[in-house]
Amino acid sequence: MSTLKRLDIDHLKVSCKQCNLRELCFPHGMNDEDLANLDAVVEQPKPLHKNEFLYRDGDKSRAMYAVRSGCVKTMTESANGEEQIVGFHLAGELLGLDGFGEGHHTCNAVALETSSVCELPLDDLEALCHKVPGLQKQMRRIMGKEVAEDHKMLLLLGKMTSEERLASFLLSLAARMEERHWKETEFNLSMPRQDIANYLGMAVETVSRLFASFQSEKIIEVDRRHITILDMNRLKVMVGERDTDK
Amino acid sequence: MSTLKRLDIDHLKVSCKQCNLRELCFPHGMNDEDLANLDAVVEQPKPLHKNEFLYRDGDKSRAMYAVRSGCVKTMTESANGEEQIVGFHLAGELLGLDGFGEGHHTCNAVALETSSVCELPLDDLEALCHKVPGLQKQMRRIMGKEVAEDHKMLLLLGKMTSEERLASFLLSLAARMEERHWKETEFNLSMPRQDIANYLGMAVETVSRLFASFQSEKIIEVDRRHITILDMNRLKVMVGERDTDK
DNA sequence: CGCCGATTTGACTCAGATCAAGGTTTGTGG
DNA sequence: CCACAAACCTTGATCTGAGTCAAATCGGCG
Repeated sequence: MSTLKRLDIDHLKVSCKQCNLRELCFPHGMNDEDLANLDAVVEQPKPLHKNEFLYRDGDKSRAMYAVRSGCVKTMTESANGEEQIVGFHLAGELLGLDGFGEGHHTCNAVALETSSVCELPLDDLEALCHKVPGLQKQMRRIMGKEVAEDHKMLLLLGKMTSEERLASFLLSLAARMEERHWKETEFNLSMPRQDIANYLGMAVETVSRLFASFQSEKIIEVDRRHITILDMNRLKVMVGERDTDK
Repeated sequence: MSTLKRLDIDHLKVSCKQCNLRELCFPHGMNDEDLANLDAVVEQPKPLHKNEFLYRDGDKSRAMYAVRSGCVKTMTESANGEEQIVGFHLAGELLGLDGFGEGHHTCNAVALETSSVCELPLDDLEALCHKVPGLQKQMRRIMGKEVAEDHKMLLLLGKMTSEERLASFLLSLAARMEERHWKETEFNLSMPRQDIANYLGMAVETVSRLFASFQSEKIIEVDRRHITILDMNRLKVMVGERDTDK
């Protein structure tokens, strides 16, 4: 492989400035100058294949990551070997914040399908925080959002019935599709039923039965991993976001 | 009230430098100069009475808080009015990070008993981050720790049995007592059974029955809110931190 | 003392787990 | 292109941990 060829490959890097996930992702609200600074430190490792690890529990925490395409799940492992999925990260979403505490990751990150990520090395990020005013605030914003989301999940696992949990999951996906300007009522699940069940703290069979039940109630249409939401309002009623009438 | 008198009251403020929670709390690892800088921005509002709110869901997020004495619980509220306690914060522990995301708090913080807190206004904190190198990293460390802890709670709520949850709760308290150089095997619970149950995602009756069962198994001794751990090892076995033998 | 909220205890019930079996889709190698 | 295996998903039957309901007891406190 010639030097020239390699340079070409390097230049395949997509800059944040051009990225259409820009406003959803880390660069949210940055001006052109800040973006240029950010672009200088963002690395783009080669894509992850399905089931490949981005990082493992215990690995030194070297960077924060943004999903560019695909979907990555993060999961913690208990002392007795059980796993709990703590998040599904879609394009434009960040992960790796868990490692900021002790300097090493406290969960595993695995690609659910072929996925590409951007990498923001922590050292560069810190230097950048000194250079770009407001970036520090951005970091706080991002982590605060993560904390607030985790609290929502605690509520889901602690207080909701299985039906409410699945409705809540579908609504969350729909909202995220919407953010990405994709159809909010029609999308594909990147994860198997088993992972949905694990994430929501229930058995696979329960997920399967609930999908069947939602379908027979004409709330959604399910075809393997393809979901069509027919009655968003009913889902919202289930989680208490709407009164029972209209 | 004379000016002199007021000055005296102002001077009742405990400086971080002198605080015996220093190493557990926000100032962990700071040198004297940094501590002086920190002391200049820390405010100490008057103590909270039992059941008084430190902040409410929706309040503008003005500060981060550290518990100086007592115990503060934080809880999220669901759309249909159910509450989930997401944390109990002991002396030296921080709260309020949830508000960093959207600029307003996403949960309620309520004192479980008469408690005093230190307040670190966000604006001052941000300014300080520019002045004190390393403080920024400290912020990241703190938030990362919070994220990692929340993930542990997701695992607890998603995968553990009631018995494992309660054992895990007791071990967490014991470890935190130890950190504070208090007896790790003997302590008072600052929260009623109802709050323990809510936090652990179970019914009060189940908490009560498990305490009774742990007691009859000679694992702990319970007298109202006073807990004595008799067999730490058995608790660790329950959560998988030890093999069943010794 | 008598009331009130917190806690405990017992009896019963049920949401959802587990067990079991069969169906469908995807990937692989020949 | 087909055969076969391995995942993945669904459905039915049964079981059970923990919730719910009801009632008694305890502890503080005015």
